[in-house]
Amino acid sequence: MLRISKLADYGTIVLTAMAREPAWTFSAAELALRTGLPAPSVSKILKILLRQGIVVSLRGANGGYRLARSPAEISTVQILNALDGPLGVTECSASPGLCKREAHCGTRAHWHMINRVVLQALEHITLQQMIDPGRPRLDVLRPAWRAARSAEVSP
Amino acid sequence: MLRISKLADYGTIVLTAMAREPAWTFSAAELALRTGLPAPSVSKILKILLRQGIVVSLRGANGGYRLARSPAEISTVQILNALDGPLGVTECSASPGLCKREAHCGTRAHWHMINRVVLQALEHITLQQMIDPGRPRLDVLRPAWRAARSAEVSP
DNA sequence: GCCATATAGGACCGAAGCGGTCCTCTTTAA
DNA sequence: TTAAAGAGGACCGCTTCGGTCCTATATGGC
Ligand code: FES
Ligand code: FES
Repeated sequence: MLRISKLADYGTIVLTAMAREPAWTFSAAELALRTGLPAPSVSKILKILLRQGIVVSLRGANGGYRLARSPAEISTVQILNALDGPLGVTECSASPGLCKREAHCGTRAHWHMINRVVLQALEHITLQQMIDPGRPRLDVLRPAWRAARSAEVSP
Repeated sequence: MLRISKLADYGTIVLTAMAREPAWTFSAAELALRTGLPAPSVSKILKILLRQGIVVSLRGANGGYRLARSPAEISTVQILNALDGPLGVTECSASPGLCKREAHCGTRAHWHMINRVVLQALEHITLQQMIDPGRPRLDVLRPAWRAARSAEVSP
């Protein structure tokens, strides 16, 4: 229903917790404690994020996980892509070329436009903004809006 | 994965077909033919849309379905709400008050902001725009952007 | 060298959601 | 009276997803 998965939701919670101390190495158990999320799920999430290059790991005793980049360089779209797979508002916009109705389908172009707006918005919301104290302001999406517009004219 | 359901996708296709001749009464079978969608699914979709007041029906022979309002007064958010239930990017934004982490959850406010942008965008894309010939322009979302901004300052 | 700790990877299962089909009842025009 | 068409819901098979657990591997501390 136009909703992200629970895993992705949990993922952002875990990552924001890590982003508050980017230099620190957290064990999966400690992150589960801090976030209040079930430990097995946190562990599973971290393993996925590791394979996607969003966190790095240190194995063995005193090991754990650390952000692979600075919080300003990790956007929500990266997190969602990692945990939910490639995202698209419609099936047709996620996997273009598969649908045989594409040629004479009037809705496709519009869904694609909506999809672009959503993607740009998610692209411009970073972990840094997530941990920013104070109420979130819509103005952070202004660059996203401009990016979506400029992406429209070129192709 | 931040995707609408197949039913909702089909629904917009059926409704755009109807929107091209708003005064006409289509039988479910004819709409299935025109759209190339499986007839039972089209029938199911129309029944749901009927209960949600998006289409009206005429029973009996020569009966069928008609749009309940003009295409300009039917937005995609209404269609998605009808076919996919109440929509929210995250579970917490769809059903506020259920999550016990709300008080100290830094991500909630940001998801809610993203959710508002998406909702406003869907609110301003109507069936009229869907059937508009020519490439869709992002400018139709400009009122949506303004609406999202003004909704931000008031509460 | 041994052990405790912690990640790596994947197998596994139960629940829920969803897409799709079909059946029966009611209504209405011809 | 009959055929056409919607109304409503039951039903089922498939997929997906959330969640748990097990084994193997690596590493720091003793
Ligand atoms: S249904 Fe596939 S492109 Fe429109
Ligand atoms: S997890 Fe429910 S409000 Fe953040």
